[in-house]
Amino acid sequence: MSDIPKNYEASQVEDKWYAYWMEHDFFKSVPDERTPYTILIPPPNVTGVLHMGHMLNNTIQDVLIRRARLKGLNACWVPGMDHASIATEAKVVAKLKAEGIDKKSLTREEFLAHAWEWKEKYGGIILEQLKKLGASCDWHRTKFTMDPDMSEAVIQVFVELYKKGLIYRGYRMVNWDPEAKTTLSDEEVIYEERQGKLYYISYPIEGSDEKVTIATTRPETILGDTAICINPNDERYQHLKGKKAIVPIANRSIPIILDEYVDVEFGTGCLKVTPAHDENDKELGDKHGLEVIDIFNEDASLNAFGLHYEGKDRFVVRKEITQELEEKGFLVKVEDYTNKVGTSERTKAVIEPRLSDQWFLKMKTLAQPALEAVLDTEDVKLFPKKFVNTYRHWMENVRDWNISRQLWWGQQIPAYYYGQGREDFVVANTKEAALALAREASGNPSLQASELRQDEDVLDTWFSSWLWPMSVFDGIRNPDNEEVNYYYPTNDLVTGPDILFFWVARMIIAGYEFKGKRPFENVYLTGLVRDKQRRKMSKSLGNSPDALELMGQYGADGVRVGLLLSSAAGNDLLFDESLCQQGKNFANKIWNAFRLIKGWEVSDNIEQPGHAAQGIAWFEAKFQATLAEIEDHFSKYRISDALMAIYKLIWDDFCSWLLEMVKPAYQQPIDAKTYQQVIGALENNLRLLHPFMPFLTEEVWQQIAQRTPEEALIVNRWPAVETYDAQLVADFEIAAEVISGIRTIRKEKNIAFKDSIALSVLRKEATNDVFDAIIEKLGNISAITYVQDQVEGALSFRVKSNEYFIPMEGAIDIEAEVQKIQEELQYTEGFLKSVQKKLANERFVNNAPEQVVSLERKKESDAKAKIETLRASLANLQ
RNA sequence: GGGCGCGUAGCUCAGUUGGUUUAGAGCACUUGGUUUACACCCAAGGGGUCAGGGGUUCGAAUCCCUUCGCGCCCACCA
Repeated sequence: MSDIPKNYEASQVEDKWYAYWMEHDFFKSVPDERTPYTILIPPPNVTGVLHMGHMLNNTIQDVLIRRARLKGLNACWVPGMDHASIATEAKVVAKLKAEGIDKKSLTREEFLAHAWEWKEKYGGIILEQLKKLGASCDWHRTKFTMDPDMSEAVIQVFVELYKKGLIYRGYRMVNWDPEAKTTLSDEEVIYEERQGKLYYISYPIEGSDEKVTIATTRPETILGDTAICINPNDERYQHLKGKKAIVPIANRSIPIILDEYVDVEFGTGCLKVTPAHDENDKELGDKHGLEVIDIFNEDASLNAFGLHYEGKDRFVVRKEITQELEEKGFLVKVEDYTNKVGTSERTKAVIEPRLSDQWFLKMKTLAQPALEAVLDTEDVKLFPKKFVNTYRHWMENVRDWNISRQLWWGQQIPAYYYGQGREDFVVANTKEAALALAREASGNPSLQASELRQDEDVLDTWFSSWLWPMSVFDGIRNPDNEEVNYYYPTNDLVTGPDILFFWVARMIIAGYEFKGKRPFENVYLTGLVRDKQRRKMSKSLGNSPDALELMGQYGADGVRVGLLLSSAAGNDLLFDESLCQQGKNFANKIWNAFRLIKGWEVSDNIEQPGHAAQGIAWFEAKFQATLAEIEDHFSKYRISDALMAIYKLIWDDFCSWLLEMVKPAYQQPIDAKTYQQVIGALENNLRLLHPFMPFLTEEVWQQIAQRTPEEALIVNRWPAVETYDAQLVADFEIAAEVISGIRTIRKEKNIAFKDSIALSVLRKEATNDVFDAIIEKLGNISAITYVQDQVEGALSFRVKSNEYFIPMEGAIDIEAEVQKIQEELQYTEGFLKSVQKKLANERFVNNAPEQVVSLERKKESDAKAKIETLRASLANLQ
């Protein structure tokens, strides 16, 4: 035993086994005659580094994929990365800036060259980190959403949808991120409650001394005002009909229009209308034919319409213009006001509504099959179910998707302009095809390729990742290939609820649209990882532990266990390092169990003792009972419950009970049969635990015996479900209670374990005595005697209606014994009373199912028997 | 403003269509332990009027109503 270290050192074995698995290509999958089991990784951003959310996510995926592999399925986990246009472009721009290079000074090609260079150098760190975690992805299949074939698929899909009339170009009010200088989809805007001000500003009425006061949260936009709007039913302002107002500072004359849109109750009941900078104002403007004055540059500084504020940032102008308005007597008052401000999901910048030409995808009809798949047919199932409602709400109210972004990093929109008109463009996969179309469309057969200008914008990143389940198998460009036919639809998707709309819903849409089939069957939505104060873990808060350090400290296995233990599906996970400690302790526990077994001297000359045979028989039954439970948990994606079941099986049943049962006396050998059976039991435990703690289990597995690569645990077999003796499991529970009773008395009376004691049993219930030898061993009982009467001068305890006596030398504290029994009696009588109350109720007896009634009767007779036992004991003592 | 969900031991959570002892688990806690696998351990133990109130039922943590507290999603009120 001395050659096996006392403590398990994860850091010394984890890299070794990962390398071994890689070396033997155990993660690799190619289509064959087996049933496939496929998971696609939610591709992390190429800029990303491993954080707790990824760890949780990928641990779950690895558990599922390793279990599938053990079950003999052709397990395929496809890894990859997302090009993340906004985030990556921001990183590259920042890096260039630090080097003194301004993006504006570069051509598109030059910038992209820098971006690719950056990607090759820094991208994909996260995939290396996932290997540390033990992720058994098929790395041969690693995909990047901007790989040439992936981009080609995206362009093909764009062209197809355009041809179907589902993609259109429109001049719309969109969400503008002045930081990234691009538009965002509605989903990328996060509304935050902010403490702001409501400014009351008076506008002179043209040709009079009168004034009209409006309320606004954005005084800087008055320079873009093109009307004042009042409700036609508002009696206060009837006299203003048809008049004009003067915009302060700008001194422009604007009409006063009437529209019922205006809420009479809010503010002053007068609304300033700025069609260029507010969605509703835009609608009002369209309706009333108002002028549109855009006062901002693309970085949200003011342009020439901003007059003397030109070049200044919108928030600076807000302060300065307020002051100017006050000085000039236009500012009536300022109130505190909280409102929701849209911010960019990516850059956190405050969103500016902005009018511009953008590309949109019509969603309504596309969404229909995806809605039905989740709601009606359950072709796609969400776990936990509560997200179905959220999904439905979004899908039923889905709006057209703004798919263009004013960036360079991404798939460039395949629209080619041949003229100056807004509609002078064609859409095609290649420039050559576009040229042919353009010649036709323009009626100019001599149009040259050099005269075509491709749209400057790229597509939203999600417009490529929504194809992920198909494009990783080349299922868009080559829809009938062997790979996609074999692996698609995939099985499980594991991701966070925060991208349910961004990604999950859109993948389902794409699956039905382009493949006519669901992309995956089950969606497991994990919770968000939060810290102990329930704050979301984030880089900016600095409350996220370093993933690699954590694994260094507790081992990847320890961290995996720590994350899984408290993460019910869809519930946020309150991350606590002590859970990783628990995982590490568990690894050490198993390690030491192995150490114990390995240390035994095995003898072929000893018969298997009865208690060992009985212990093994019990454990085999218990193992099967637990296995059934685990299968049930997995079928419901209750991963943490499955792990807990294994945890208890190994720690309590295997270590605390079985090993103690079969353990030979000090320096005595163990019989060969028991040894083999215990090894067999340990191996079964390792098979169950492997998906959760792959490194530790492989290490122990390989130390148990010399194994060929084919015999490695990772490619071994998950234990088969078999029928088992449930009665044996139940009988042992009683025996365990007896042992516990003995230990309690030992503790109360300070009887050391090494001093053996006698046990007498007054049996009223026909309990099984097959565990008597085990009771003797674990209780250090010299002999069990069955008696007919109460034993004098002994301490007692009861299990069911049987009474157990431990004779004591010297005086027994009668009073304490009496009190103990009286407490038990009181409880049991109370219990009996509640049962009898039920049984006395005719309606219960008549209405409740037979099973329930007979159970109650059983409870009644058990309680009565126990009360009898307790009364007899009392009588005997007094 | 609309929708969804949740409040069960100190903490994190189970409790499946109402009936399996007068509610369970893990951790934490208390007490005892130099039993040679493990103190990263062993054993024993304490702890909850299932958020409050009302109702349905033979029976409610579980179903309905209501109050309070919390979370999430959606929505353009300046």
